[in-house]
Order: sequence, then C-alpha cells, then structure tokens
Amino acid sequence: MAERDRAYHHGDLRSSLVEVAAAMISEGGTASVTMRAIGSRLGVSRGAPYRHFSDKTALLVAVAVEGFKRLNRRLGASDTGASPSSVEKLRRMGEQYVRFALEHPAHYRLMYGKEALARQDQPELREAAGALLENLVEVIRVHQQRGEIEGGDPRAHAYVAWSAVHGLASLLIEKQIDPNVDVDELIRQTTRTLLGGLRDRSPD
Amino acid sequence: MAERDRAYHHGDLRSSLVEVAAAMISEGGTASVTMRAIGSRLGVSRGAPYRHFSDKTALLVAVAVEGFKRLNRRLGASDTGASPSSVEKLRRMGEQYVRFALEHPAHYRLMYGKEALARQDQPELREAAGALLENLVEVIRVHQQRGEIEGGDPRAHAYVAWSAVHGLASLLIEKQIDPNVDVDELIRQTTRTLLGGLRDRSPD
DNA sequence: GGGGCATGTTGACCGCGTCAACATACAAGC
DNA sequence: GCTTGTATGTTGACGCGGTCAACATGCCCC
Repeated sequence: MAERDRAYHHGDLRSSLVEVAAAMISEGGTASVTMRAIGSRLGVSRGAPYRHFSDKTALLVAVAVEGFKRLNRRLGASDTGASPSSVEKLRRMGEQYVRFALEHPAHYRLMYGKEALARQDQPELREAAGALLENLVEVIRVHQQRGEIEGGDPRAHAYVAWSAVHGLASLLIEKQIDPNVDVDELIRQTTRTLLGGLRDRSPD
Repeated sequence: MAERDRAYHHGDLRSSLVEVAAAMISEGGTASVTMRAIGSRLGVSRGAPYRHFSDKTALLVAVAVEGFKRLNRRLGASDTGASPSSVEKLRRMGEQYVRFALEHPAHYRLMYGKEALARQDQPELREAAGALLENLVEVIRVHQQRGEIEGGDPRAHAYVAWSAVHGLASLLIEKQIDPNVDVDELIRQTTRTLLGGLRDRSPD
C-alpha cells in the first residue's frame, strides 16, 4: 500500500505528467515539450514536476519507456490471427513495427534519441527496450525450430531484423524516402527481403 | 571570381564555422555546440555566424551536408580494389557505411536527426542525401545486370539496403546492441543476410 | 579618398531548465 | 480536534542559450 499514488494536492501527478508529455510530443514534437508548458497544461506550476522527476530528461525517459511498452504490446498483438505455420508472424511484426513508428513519429524518435538513451543507466528503459529484443529472439527461435529460418545465434538474427525495420522506420520518419513510393509496398518488400535472407543463406 | 570567400575580417569565416562546428560535435556532442562556443573558438563574437547562416539550424544543416559528402566519398572509395564480379562491392559499401557511423556517431546522428532534416527545403541537404541513394541505386543496377541481384525496381532495393545499414548503424550508435556481440561479425551478418534476400527471392 | 556594402560587435530580450526558500495539504498520533 | 512531520506544490531568481537591432569597422570600387 506504500505505493499509493493517490491525491495529495493534484492526484497522481506523476502519471499525468508522462501522459501529457507524450500527448504534447505527438502534437507538437519534442521541442514543444517544456516544463512550463507541461505544468500549465495540468494546472500546475513549472516546479511541480521536479517532485516526481529529477530533471526533464528523466521525464522524457519515462515517456520513452511508455512508448516501448506500447510498441511491445502492439507487436505482441500481431501474434493473434497469424497463420501459425509460416514466417508470416515475423512479417507481421515487422509491418506493425514500422506502422507504429509512422503513426507516432515524434514518440518513436524520442525512444531512439540520445535524449532518452543517454540514460541507459535507468533500468526501466533498458528493460523496456530489452523486452523488444527478447520478443524478437523468441519468435525467431520458434521459426528456427520449424526450419523456416536458418540456424545460428537467434540473437544475431534478431539484431539484423531489428536493424531492418528500425532503419526503414527511421528513414520514413525523417522523410528520406521519396513520398511517391508506395510505403506499404516498401514495407512488404523490406520484410520479404529480410526473411528471404534469413531463410536461405547460400554459401559464399 | 565572384565566389572568393577570402578575407574580409576573418577570412572565410563561413567554412571555418562549419569546420569548427563539426569538430565540436565530434568532440562533445551536439549539445556542446553553441553559437557562443563556436564564436569564441574562432576568436569571433557570438553574433558573427549570423552573417553567414540565418540561424543555428542552418549552420547545422551545413554540417550535416558536409557529413553526407564525406560519407559519399567514403562509399565511393570502397569501389576501388573490390573484386568486380560479385556483390562484394555492395557488401563493402554496407560495411563502410556502418563504420563511418561508428567513427563519427554524433555527426551521423546530426545527419539523420530532425534538427537538420526539418530543413529539407534546403536544396543542398536534399541533394547530398539524394546522392547517397543514387549511388546505391547505380551499384544495384549494375549488379542486377550481372544477374547477381533479382530484378525489379532498383530504387526499391536501394531503400531496403539503406534501411538495413542505417538501422544497424543507428542501433549501434544508440547503444541498443549488447556490447558483448562482435560488431564486425554483426555487420558481416547483416550485409550477408541483406544480400541473400536481394539475390534470391523465392515465391510466396 | 570617399561612399557603400559586407562583415563583425555589443547590449538587450526572451524563453528555458533548474534550484532554493517558502507555502500548503494530508496523515498519524495524542 | 490539534499538533507535527512530511509529501507535495509555488515562487523568485539565476544562468545559459538563440536571436535581433543598433552600432562599428574594414574592404572594394569608383
């Protein structure tokens, strides 16, 4: 019961701060997030957040953690309904990953930006980002057991897959990709190429 | 002769600004780059840069452009000495790409960060980043003609390849990858998987 | 050698993150 | 119920950083 966040003056300000900060990031980008703006949006003064976060970065880390959790949930959800006997599941995960980034560009940027990641000491962040990787590893391991993906360290495969989808997401978000290309098709092609490479490694 | 940047008061301050800013980014990260610091490092006041750049972001864009040019040069150099009749060239390009990012993390971050990319209106930046893609497309086209890479839009393949190396570079830079893994091996595995996927697309 | 423009300087302003001193509200024990 | 302590929120102030306007200075051209 020691953890009751309930109402002293405001009532669970900590959660509200994270929530509002996330909303502001989505609406106006990271630059629009200032301690003063967050406070005023919650009817609270600029100093109030410092009772819950040591500094602004700590708040942003919390927002990033929240982002990783949402992303993890979403990837986990791509589980359901997938035809279970093909790499389809991995393909869907990749697709959902990129889609998440496209739908929440500023939030995604924060998750992978140095602002948040400079604080990898923060165990929560390490854990949330780590969970992403672990899920990937697990899925790959399953596919390996089914012979759908070549053997070898599943973690290495996971890194490769992660790189591919993260790279695509990043390039799309940062508008490095010609807006005329069909994004859906590009996502499909990326996952296809990736899976093709994982499936069949011809010797040198 | 109209473009002589030579000495009014300082002597080609514009170039010096870009140079010093790039150096400071490498040494102390983007946060360490302030107009005042840049100025004092050049023996110039804080206001001087504004005679050459409309604002700080414009300066950073110039630094980013310089980064893309360096990266392009480096990728072009991986041309020489590669055994010309295999995808080896593409593999080397990928490797050099990631290595560049690892050697200049802050600079690389800037190149792909919103700070610079928000100014895509800036034609120089579009051009420098575009050249990267064009080079990739060209190499892929050559490999396609040799039958080493599957057909289809080479631009799409280029985006996929770019995503893979950029994603890996980004994850490495942001310390998302377990420091215990062998980076060289991971780079090799990524390019191998990528090329495998590009080479051989088995039908669904 | 004087006028005009490019370049550099300085003072000032504002917004920001942050801290310390202060204020207030809630909980618990008497 | 009242006191007291602590968790929470407020306010004033500081320093830093980007930026602009007013001013100063050097260079080129006529």
